Amino acid sequence: MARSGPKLTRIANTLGVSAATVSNALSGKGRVSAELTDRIRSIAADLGYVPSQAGRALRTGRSGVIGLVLPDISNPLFPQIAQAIEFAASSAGYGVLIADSRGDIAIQTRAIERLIERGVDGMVIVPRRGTRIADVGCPVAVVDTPSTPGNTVAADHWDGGRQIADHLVGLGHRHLLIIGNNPASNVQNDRVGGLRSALREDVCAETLWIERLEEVNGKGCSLGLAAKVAEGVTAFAAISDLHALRALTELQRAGIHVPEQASVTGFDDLIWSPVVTPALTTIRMDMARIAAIAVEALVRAIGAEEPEHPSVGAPVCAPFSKVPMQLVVRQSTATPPTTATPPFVTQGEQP
Amino acid sequence: MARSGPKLTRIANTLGVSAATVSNALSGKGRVSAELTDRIRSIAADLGYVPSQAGRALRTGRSGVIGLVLPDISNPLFPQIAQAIEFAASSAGYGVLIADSRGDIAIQTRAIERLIERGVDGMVIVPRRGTRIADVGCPVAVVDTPSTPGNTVAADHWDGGRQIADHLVGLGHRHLLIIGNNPASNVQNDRVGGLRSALREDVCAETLWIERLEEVNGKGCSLGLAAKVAEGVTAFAAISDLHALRALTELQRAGIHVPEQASVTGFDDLIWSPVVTPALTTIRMDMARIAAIAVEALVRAIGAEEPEHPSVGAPVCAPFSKVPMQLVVRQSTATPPTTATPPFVTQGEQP
DNA sequence: CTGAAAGCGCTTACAG
DNA sequence: CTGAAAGCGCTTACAG
Repeated sequence: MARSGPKLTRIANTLGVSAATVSNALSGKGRVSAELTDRIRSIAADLGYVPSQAGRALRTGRSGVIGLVLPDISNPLFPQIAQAIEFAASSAGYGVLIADSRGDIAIQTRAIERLIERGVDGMVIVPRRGTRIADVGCPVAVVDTPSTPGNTVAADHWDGGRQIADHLVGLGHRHLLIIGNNPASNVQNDRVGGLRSALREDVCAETLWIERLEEVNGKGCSLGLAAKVAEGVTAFAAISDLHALRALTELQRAGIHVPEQASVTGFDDLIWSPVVTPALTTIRMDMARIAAIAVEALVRAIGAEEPEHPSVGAPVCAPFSKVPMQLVVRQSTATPPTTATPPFVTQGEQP
Repeated sequence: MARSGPKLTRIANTLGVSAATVSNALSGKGRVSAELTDRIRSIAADLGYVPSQAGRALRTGRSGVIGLVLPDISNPLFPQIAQAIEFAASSAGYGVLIADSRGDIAIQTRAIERLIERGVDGMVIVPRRGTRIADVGCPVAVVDTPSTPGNTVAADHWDGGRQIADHLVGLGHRHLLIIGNNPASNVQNDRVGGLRSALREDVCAETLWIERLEEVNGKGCSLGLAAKVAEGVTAFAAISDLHALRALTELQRAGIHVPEQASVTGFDDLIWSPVVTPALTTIRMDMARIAAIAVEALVRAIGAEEPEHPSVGAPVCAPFSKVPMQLVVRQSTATPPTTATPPFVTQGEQP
């Protein structure tokens, strides 16, 4: 609880006015004379008055807090999301309570319950792969893919894939390897779909799903990328910067020069992308805008609700919307080598 | 606000008992007969009763929420910290409200104020470099370095540095380059200090501070690591996995084999460390333990407080404590090359 | 323009 | 063991 500083009543007594007047003056509803409003405000400031959220919440039925439910806080994209949501929410006067699903669907459900118990006015949910968010009992905005129906705000992952494909094909690449992790993810599927959709007839593209490969060869296994280069692949389009990084280092370790012998692209512009050598060409989502849309929709839905008669069963909130993605070209992509079979050297296997 | 579900009174009426009895039964303070307690609990469960935090908070003066103030949510270490604090807090029955300082000290102050306004019972602060947390007005636990005085819980960064040094020297390295970012950071200084302290007389170690170099050569400039290898450096000890990654890729790009020609180590075991090739040898903090200690101290301090007479000016809370770090040996470190000047090839500059 | 009153949902002494 | 009462700090109709 905020330290019991001065209460509203204390200000009222100090000035010899009523609590109602102080409340009205402070909230600026305009039913108090300008002069008195000024005096009340200045006294409140002097006294360091901080209104009690508990009192206000109990009275208004609004906590001023929204929940943020994430599939897995340890996801490298989480910082961007959390920062953007926190900024959007606090700009709108809301606090943000976090909840971690730890990748587990039962925990996700429990996390949502806990948030409800804490009295959130609404929540932003980034659902775990394959989860459909059922009726939660408060307004909900989902951040996922545009292909997920309902209340969803999302980056246009499909178009991001298209942009990557255009960039690579434009540079002259005709043989790509698309690297994904898990085809059960809507986001990944959209990215891959967009990529493939933009490929011309004369472009050959295979898709490698890392989790499938790891099921066979064990976690952290080689992706066999050097062999792909030998087969003629000149560009590796990863569905996330994490996999792009894995590809880049595996290629470098095998003595293949990026981008001279093979180009590498990622997704999301994660923190290390500008830092590695060569820096990664990638696609950036406009998280600030996604967060702004999600929070705005939430705030509107909260405002529209009758606190006394909540619209149970109608948690619909955010309008369906797609936010464009932006290509960031860095050093990891270049024109493909001119020789069909470049004379690269494959150096010793990893110890 | 949680959807206006059934209130306490509703349960009381349903059973024809008083609200006080329901409250006592539910809170298990034991002043109600076992049989009645059972009946009350089962009705509450049937009705889906969720106690109102607002009502409870107003009455008890406790919100059941703690704040988490971070220097910069986009820091790659943030996910680990946030996840650990969230877990520790929710295990203790607390919610976690996040606040982002965005690296700015004024915003940090404002973020703390907002948390107070939201009525947090206490907060965990990971301070911005060089910040001393003044009297906040509620119990505070600081997560920083043991070398920071007051309320601090921290990993033993110094000892982590020592472990890295021991590992590298044990492998036979005698010429190291320590890579830090900013010497104004307590954490970084401790890590570097620990590293140096464990070096034997016959080991030569220079320290490179990236921010200083970038002030001269521009952000994202080369670290000149290939030249260092030519000078005889056989191991690069970075103060964070982010810098280790930068070093690794710069070396690879220059055609230097890691770990055959040069070893690379990091700190923090960030998400990509096991994923890159070669996987990074690093040091892992026990964030779960740090979070548990911080939250436990906070909860104790909150409990010890008289809500009516808060101990203004005495936010002291967490006991000074150091949590050990753990060395994770992976493929990026090996014995140094036997030839004094290895015959490596420096390949073309970055485009 | 200002104030008196009621009440949000809970918990905690205090009686019985 | 159980209940009646008061009150946490605020805001919102409603009077004046």
